[in-house]
Amino acid sequence: MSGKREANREQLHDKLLNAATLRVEGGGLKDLNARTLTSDAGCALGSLYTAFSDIDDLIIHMNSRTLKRLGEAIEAAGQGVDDPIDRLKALAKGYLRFAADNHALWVALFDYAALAGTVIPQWHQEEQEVLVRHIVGPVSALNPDMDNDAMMIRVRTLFSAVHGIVSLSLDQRFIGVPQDQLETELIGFIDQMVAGLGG
Amino acid sequence: MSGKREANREQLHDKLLNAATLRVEGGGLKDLNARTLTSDAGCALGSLYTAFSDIDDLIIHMNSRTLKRLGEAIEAAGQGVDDPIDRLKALAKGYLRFAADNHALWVALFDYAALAGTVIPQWHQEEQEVLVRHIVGPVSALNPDMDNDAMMIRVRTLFSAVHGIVSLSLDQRFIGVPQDQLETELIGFIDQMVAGLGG
DNA sequence: CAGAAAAATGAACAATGTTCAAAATAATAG
DNA sequence: CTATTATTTTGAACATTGTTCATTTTTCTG
Repeated sequence: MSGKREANREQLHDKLLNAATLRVEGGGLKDLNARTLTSDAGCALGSLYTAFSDIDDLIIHMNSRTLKRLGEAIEAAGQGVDDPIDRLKALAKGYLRFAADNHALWVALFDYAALAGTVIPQWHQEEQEVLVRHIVGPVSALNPDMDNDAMMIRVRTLFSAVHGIVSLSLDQRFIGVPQDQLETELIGFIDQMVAGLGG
Repeated sequence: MSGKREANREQLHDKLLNAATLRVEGGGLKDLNARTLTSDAGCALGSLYTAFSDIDDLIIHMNSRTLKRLGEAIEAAGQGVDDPIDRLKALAKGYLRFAADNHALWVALFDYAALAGTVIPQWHQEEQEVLVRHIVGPVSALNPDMDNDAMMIRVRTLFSAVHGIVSLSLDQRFIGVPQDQLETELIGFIDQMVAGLGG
C-alpha cells in the first residue's frame, strides 16, 4: 500500500479537530491548549505542528467545520417553507437554535477573529457566505424592484441585525434580550422589519 | 501629610489604565501584556498586582472607562434632537462613529467577556445600561401603548440589532455591510424598523 | 531487505501571568 | 528629627503556555 502517509495525515488532522471541538464545547476557547489538545488526540506535542501551522490555524479549521454545520442547520430550517416572510422567520429560528445548542463553538466562530492576532485567510472569509446565502431568496421576493447590489447589502444588514440580537442575548449580557423571550422577540423583529419594507 | 499612600495608589491605577488604553488603541488586546504594560506605566512588574487583582480586572476597568466615554458620546449625539425618529438615527450615528473612531477599545469592550475565562462582575454589567438609556425615550414615544416590560425588551432588541450591524461591518468580515455604505444602511434600517411599528 | 524520505517525538526554548521574600517608602510615636 | 512600625514597591523566581528542532521511528522505494 502506498497511501498510508496521506491517510495518517488526514487521521491526525481529524483527531486534533475532534479533540479541539470537544474541548471548546466543554469549556470554550480558553480551555484549548497545545498540551491537553495533543494529549486528548493521542499524539505528541510536536505533531500539532505537522498537521497545522499553529494553533490559530487549527482554530480556523475548527471554525470552518462549525460554519459548515451552521450552514446545514440554516438550510434545514428553511426547508419546505415557501412564503418569504415565514421563510425568514424559519431561518432566524434555525440560526438561534444552532447558536444556543452550540454556544461555545458559535462564539469561537465569531469572536475569535476580533481578538486573535492573525489575519483570517481568504478561503475562510469566503465560506462565510453560507450565512447569508439562504436569506437572499426571501429578501429579494419581498423587494422585487431593488437592484442586486443594494439587495446584497440589505441581506447583510438583516443578517447582522439578527446576529446581533442573538449574540448579545446568548452572551448573558445585561443589555441583551432576556433568554426566554428571545425567540418571540426575534420573530417580532422580523415582522417589524418586513412591515416596514418599501416604506 | 497623611494622604500620600492613597494618592500614589490612584496615580498607579491611572497610569496603568492609561498605558493599557494606549496599547490597545495601538494594536488591540493582543498587544497587552504585563511586562510591556508595567514598563510603559513606569512601574515594576509586581505593582500591577497591587493595583488590580489580575490582568482581567485591569481590562474590565479599562472597558469601564470606554463604556463611560461611549455613553457620553451617545448622549452628545442625541443632544437637542427631539423628534423620536431623528433622535434614534442620531443616536445610532453617534454609536457608529464612536465604534469606528475607537475600534480596538470598542472591540475589547464587547468581545473580551466572551473569550475570557472570568465572570464579568455585577457592577460592570450594570453600568452597561448607558447603552440603552437614551433609546428608551424615543422608543416609548413611538410605542405609546406598550407596557414597560415589553418596552425594555424592545429597546434591547433595537440596540442589539444596531450593534450587530455595526459590529460585523467594522470587523471587516465577508458577511458585514460594506464600510462606506454603513451609515446609509444603518439609517435605512432604522427607517424600516420604525415604519413597521405597531404593524 | 537496505537505504532514503518523511513523519512523529518530546526535550528545550521563549514568552507570558502570577507570587512572594526582600527592599524601599510612608506613617506614627517619642 | 529620629526610631519604630506599617505599608507598598520591587523584580527574581515559578508555572503555564506556544513553538522549534535534533533525534527516533515509520513509511516508501528499488
